[in-house]
Order: sequence, then structure tokens, then C-alpha cells
Amino acid sequence: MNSTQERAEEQDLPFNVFAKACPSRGTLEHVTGRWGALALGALHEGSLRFNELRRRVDGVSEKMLSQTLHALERDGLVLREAQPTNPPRVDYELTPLGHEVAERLLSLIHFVEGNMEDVLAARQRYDDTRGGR
Amino acid sequence: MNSTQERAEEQDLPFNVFAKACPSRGTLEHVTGRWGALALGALHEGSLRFNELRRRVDGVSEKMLSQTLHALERDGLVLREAQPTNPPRVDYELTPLGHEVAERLLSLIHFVEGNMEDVLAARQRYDDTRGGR
DNA sequence: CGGGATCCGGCTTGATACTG
DNA sequence: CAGTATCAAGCCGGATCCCG
Repeated sequence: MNSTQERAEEQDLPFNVFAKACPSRGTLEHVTGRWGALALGALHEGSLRFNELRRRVDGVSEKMLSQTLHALERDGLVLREAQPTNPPRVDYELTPLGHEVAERLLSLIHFVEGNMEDVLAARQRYDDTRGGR
Repeated sequence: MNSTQERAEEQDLPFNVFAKACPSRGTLEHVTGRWGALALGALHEGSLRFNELRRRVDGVSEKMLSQTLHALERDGLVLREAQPTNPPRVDYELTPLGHEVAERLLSLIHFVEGNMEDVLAARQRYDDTRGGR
């Protein structure tokens, strides 16, 4: 009575990320993926244009940012607003659902950032004990 | 006054995931990675043996689970307890820090699971409007 | 049972170049 | 500015064999 399958059954959840075929796993990966998480985090503060976003998410390539944004837009988490001006201007912003996802994501991100010293210390200990071999 | 860099400076945070070189980004990826997130989620309910974990995280290979667990152990999120019995028995459980991470992660996971119908509907709309091309 | 070591195919990723 | 197209490299993940 502790399996994740049973958890889902008990609560009658139709979706369970722990199951290989569940579509929720794909969405979770879009959200928590390397660039997805950072894009959502950056957009939580407000709408951004493509290259603004690109500068904020340090290290992302044009291709991956574009790809990431498409996936998030398709999942209904990001809204894309293109203005047919010249030069073109495209703003990206979170949908209400995207904001809720981003809040939970940022809670995790801030926690990790705030405890990095503990993590770094743990790594040091791990490497000291096992690295000597 | 909206950049993520400034956010970090204002609050005097030493670690900022949005910066390419920050080690917190690596840890975030261990935590939110495809298998890391599921391993942490499964272990939040209690300690598990290697193959129990493998069965719960549907689809993970031995290699990737092993690799994932090592990374999480090194980051101080997972505790590995090997008993020198025969046959060998190895239990994995979360550290206090790991539990706090898992709580925030599960909040995100459950939210995604609980809103998959909206996501699926959004995908349908997206594919209908753009798929016709 | 709980892994480590190795090999290898394929998908993902990252430069680069090009377009509207 | 806001992307798409293309191509090479590399990492992911599976399969296999091995050990304690």
C-alpha cells in the first residue's frame, strides 16, 4: 500500500507520471527540462521578447529556445504574441496555467539555490571518501 | 529592475541558476532530470531497494538508475545503505534535504498530473490550428 | 540481488548559415 | 529581430557480459 500505482488508484487519478506511457511524463519533461524550467522561471516575472529571454537564460542556443517555447506553447503554458511590424516583435508570456507551474518550479529552484552550500559540502565529502580510491 | 541577475543581486544570493556557470544549474538538472525527478518522487514515500525503485520508475534502465542515484547521492539528497549480506541488499532513502526537494518536486508533479486534461486540450487546439498547414 | 564496464546506434544538442 | 535549415559531434540509453 505504498506503490505509486496504488496511490494513483486510491485517489482515482487518471494520470501518473511514474507510468511509462503516461502523457503527463512528457509534459513534466517539457517543464523540468534543462531549458523549459529556466524559460518558465524567467517568464514568471513578466512577458519577454525572444532575444530578451535568450539573454536571461544564459547559454541557450536559438534553436533550443525556439524548440522549448514551441513545446511549452503547445502544452498551453506559454502564450506567443507576434506583431506583424518591421522589424518583427514577438512577446512571450505565461498563461494562467503556466504561472501556476512556474510558481511551483520557482519554489524548487529557489530552494536549490538557497541550499547549494550544503550540496557542495556533500559533494566534497563524497569525493573525499570515494575519490581517494 | 526585472532581470534575474538583479534579483540575485538585490537579495544577495550567491547562486543563480540562470547563470551558465553556476553549479546550482547542475544540481537542478540532477533533480529535475528525466529519472532524477521520478527517483526522488518514488523515494519520498519511503526507502526502497534498487530493483523496487526500478520497478516503480517504469522504463528506467539499470544503467541510468544507477547513474541517477549516484548523482543524487553525491549531491547529498539520497542516502545509500549497503548491507554486506548474501544476497546483497541495498536500501536507498532520502536525506532531510532530499525530502524537502522531493516535496517541492511532488507539488509540481501532482499539479501537472492534475491538469493534464487542460494540457491535452491545449495541444489539440494547437495541432488543429497549425496542423492544417 | 546490485551493480560496474563496455560497445554501439540514434536522438539531442550546439555552431553556423540563411531567410523574411 | 525572430526565427528555420543544415550538419557534425556527443551524450543518452539499451544490450550484453561480468563480478561479488
